[in-house]
Amino acid sequence: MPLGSHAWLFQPLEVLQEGGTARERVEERETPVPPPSGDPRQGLDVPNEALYDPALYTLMHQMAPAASYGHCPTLGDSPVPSCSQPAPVYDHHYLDIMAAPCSRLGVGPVPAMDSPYSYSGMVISSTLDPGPGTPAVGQMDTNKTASLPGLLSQALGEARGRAEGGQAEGYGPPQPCSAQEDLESDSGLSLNYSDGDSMETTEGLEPSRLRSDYAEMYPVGYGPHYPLLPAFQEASPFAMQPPQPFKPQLEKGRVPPRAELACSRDERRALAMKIPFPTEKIVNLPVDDFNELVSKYQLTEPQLALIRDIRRRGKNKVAAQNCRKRKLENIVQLEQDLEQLGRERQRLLRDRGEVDKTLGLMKQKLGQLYREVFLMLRDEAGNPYSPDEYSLQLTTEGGVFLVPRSKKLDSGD
DNA sequence: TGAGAATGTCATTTT
DNA sequence: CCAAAATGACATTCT
Repeated sequence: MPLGSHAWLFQPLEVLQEGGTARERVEERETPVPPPSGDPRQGLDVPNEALYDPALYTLMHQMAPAASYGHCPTLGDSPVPSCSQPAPVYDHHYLDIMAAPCSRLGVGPVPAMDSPYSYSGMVISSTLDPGPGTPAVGQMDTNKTASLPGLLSQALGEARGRAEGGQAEGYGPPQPCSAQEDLESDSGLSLNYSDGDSMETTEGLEPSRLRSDYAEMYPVGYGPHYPLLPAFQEASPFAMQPPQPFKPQLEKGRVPPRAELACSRDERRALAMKIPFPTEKIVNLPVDDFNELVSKYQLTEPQLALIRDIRRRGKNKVAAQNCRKRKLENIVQLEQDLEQLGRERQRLLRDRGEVDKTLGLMKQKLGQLYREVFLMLRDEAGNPYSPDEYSLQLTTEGGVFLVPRSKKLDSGD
């Protein structure tokens, strides 16, 4: 991508000079310095991605079996490990759930997608984002409208706790910066949240294509992390499918990368934007099916933009993977070709040596014959010809002529 | 902690 | 000419 497509690259030169490494530049980017350039992608990120809840995704995938393409550990080609539901369950529940508000969408924009039919009936809003003093799990247990940020952050906290060796005990009001770090350290495997399009806050939002639209959808501040709450299961319409705790299968002694604990950024974006179908479908459906699916719902322009971007990124992600695979295969093939050509070269060098050797012998014989023939020639007086004055030359027809040194036979004769 | 690998993403080119 | 795929380049994260 061209330099400058990421807003932070336009920051003052001294900043870039000070921040020599990419990581340092990232830190610089997190400074309040507003990006002076417009990067539409920056609007794509969900500011409350920190609230992503692996458990929620596990649940969703139980209801939404993925097709062949899976870029997420929970979205494999085979049935999700924790999936206890047959495929139809998804379409039945999920689509029914999500289709219901669509009939109401004509009334107004996005809000129609909201509770009670939207994801978990939860509200993505900073206004509902429980602050540090917000009732904890047990209290939220009775609150059927627990906020998504809170719920997501709770499970995220648990997932992180698992990732860090079960240190998630003793949940306290999380440090804001730690939440941020959590975001920023997300894996590049779709968890990557710290690239140039991060938008932790609504500040610095770009006016271009989608950014402002997305920003409208995310007036969210990061809420604290909460312990995984049982209340989530009750508060969620998905509670009919008790979510299996997200337990990625890991090798012994291996610290799981966060990429294996969660799903892609686009999935979180879709979740936050209340996209009524899974990203897996957005990406993998054929064009016609995709258009049909999209046309079934009355989606807002920001939602459509996000869906298009998710599809484009998903397609490109697969394309990049295939491209790299092909590149590696080409490299292997070229290395094999190189070895083969090397062997061929050695063989040709040996052949050439033999040919040169044979040629030398033939030249020796020819010279010997030349001398023998020349010495046998006599002029009219019976005297031998002087080699300094005459030479033998061959015609293309095979004839042999004695030619004075001062002359030469025409090549054609 | 730094280097290199792996991966995601965007812009651009190719098909 | 348009859409999709392929690819180069860059940023970030992981090992």
